Amino acid sequence: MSDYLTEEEFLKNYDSSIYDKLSMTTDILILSVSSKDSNNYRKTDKKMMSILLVKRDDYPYKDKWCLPGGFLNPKTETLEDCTKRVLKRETNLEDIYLEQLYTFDRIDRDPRMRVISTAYVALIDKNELKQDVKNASWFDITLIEEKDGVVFLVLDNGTETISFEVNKVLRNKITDRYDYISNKNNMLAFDHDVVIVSGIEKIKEKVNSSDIVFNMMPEYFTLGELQQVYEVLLGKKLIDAPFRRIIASKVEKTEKMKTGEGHRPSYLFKYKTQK
Amino acid sequence: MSDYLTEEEFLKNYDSSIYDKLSMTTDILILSVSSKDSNNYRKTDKKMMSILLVKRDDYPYKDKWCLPGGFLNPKTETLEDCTKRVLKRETNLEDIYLEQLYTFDRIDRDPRMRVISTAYVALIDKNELKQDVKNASWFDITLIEEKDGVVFLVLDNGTETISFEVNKVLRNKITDRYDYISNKNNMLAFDHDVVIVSGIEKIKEKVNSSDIVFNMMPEYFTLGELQQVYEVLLGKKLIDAPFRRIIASKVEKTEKMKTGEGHRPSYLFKYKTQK
DNA sequence: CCAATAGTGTCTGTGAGACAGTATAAG
DNA sequence: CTTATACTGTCTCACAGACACTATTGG
Repeated sequence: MSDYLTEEEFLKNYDSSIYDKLSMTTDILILSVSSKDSNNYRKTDKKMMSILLVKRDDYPYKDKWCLPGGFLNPKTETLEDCTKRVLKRETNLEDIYLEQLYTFDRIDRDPRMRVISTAYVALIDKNELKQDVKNASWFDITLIEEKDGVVFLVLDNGTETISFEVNKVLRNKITDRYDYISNKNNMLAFDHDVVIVSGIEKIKEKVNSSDIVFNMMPEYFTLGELQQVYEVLLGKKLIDAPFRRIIASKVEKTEKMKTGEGHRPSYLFKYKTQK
Repeated sequence: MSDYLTEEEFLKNYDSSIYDKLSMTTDILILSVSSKDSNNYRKTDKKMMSILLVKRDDYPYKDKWCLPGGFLNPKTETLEDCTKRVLKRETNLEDIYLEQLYTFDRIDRDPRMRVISTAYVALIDKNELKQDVKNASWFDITLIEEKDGVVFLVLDNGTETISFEVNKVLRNKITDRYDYISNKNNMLAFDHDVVIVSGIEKIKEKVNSSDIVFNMMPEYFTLGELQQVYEVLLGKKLIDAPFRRIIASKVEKTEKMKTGEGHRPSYLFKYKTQK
């Protein structure tokens, strides 16, 4: 039948209602690095990875914490437009590092109806955030990967502690990607436990092969601070000399110094944009 | 208002029609390695990466080539279910390597209506495919990345040649991910030019850090054949000795030999599953 | 002076890159 | 015997890992 139509005619007569439809949302992992005050005036602050969560004020999952997110307007928005809109609403930030993480589509992930959600990761320097967002809070992340494929995660915002477990199962005989499956979680809304774990793992994977770390740094930083952020993301201690050799090509020394720390002052560096 | 409802009551009364909805599809990059006959009886066949495309038999983009794909049934399917259904329909294959690539969501990517598509990559050993699929054809891939961020791609199935250009633009000051933007393409349907380029680049990135290559190998293979597949995917010649040292831990020598090639026969190897 | 971090010099071991050399089949 | 690939031995060089040593501040 359509053989006798031109493409223009076909589109004019097309009835888009013949296919079942669904709603989409985006969820954002807004990640940053926080500093935990040391009591000793000499010692540097302990750094941790942290994530911004909001408390749901309506059903479903009323009063549970969840990732910032929102419904896509299919008529006007791309998923990234939607993500930026949410990000602006929650943090008032624009022009920041944003990367599509994964599209989560478990059939029963939203009890209201079928909703598929594309998750994005945003990396920010938390200190640029002046504004305090109501119903939102930064949680420090402690991630413990156990041997038998269980990831145990603890989120702490100072007054509340959220903990949950996610199973990592190989999706293929030929070792590569994992599926993340919710194990124990009654503190986070939706499937956001799984979203958070896979997002954190993805960022960790990319630390060594890219410069994404600098998205979480202020304009000027000491190499010690930079090393600490790498250490937090990689989850291990680095040795000074080789670390400095490796990042030497990525940073630019300035004349500025950081003083008043109870020990030898250090030079401030900038990220070197050019390759 | 909802403060006075329980979660159960809330869900019962929930009207899902208040949000605008849309359709989703999945598209699959089915990638494999093909052999080009050498005329010399001694020489080994030249290997190339190849991709399975189907010819559209209806509007829009009637008679253009495109990736195999289909509409998601939101009531019953996950995106991966949908992908497997299409894969089974096109190739009759099950239980193969499948990885979610990216969700493509340009507003005008489908002229009929708003459709968001999640692309998957499937890696297969083409020789396991007995069945010839009507309207489908394998295209050998030639990818030329030019310096100024333009990727030029040529697909050839022996009788037809498809070529197009895609621009790669940095999405961030801090060098990391790229956005792929269609440049010159009037031979492929939808935004599948961009989907193909980003899929191929993703697979190339993973060659060195994972074992995905073995998904494209038969059960028994020579190290020469394996090396050729690595060379094709990486786009460069590898030196024998170090290559063999590196993959030694991933393969298992068998007693079988491959003979009749006009030169010294070689041992056949298997993928070693255990870590 | 002490404690803590800043920053540098250098040794060592690993492993990729390079290349040469030997082995062995078909024609 | 020739040709082309199979397979191994070994040298080199770059570089991460490790550690020691010096520098410099606030208290």
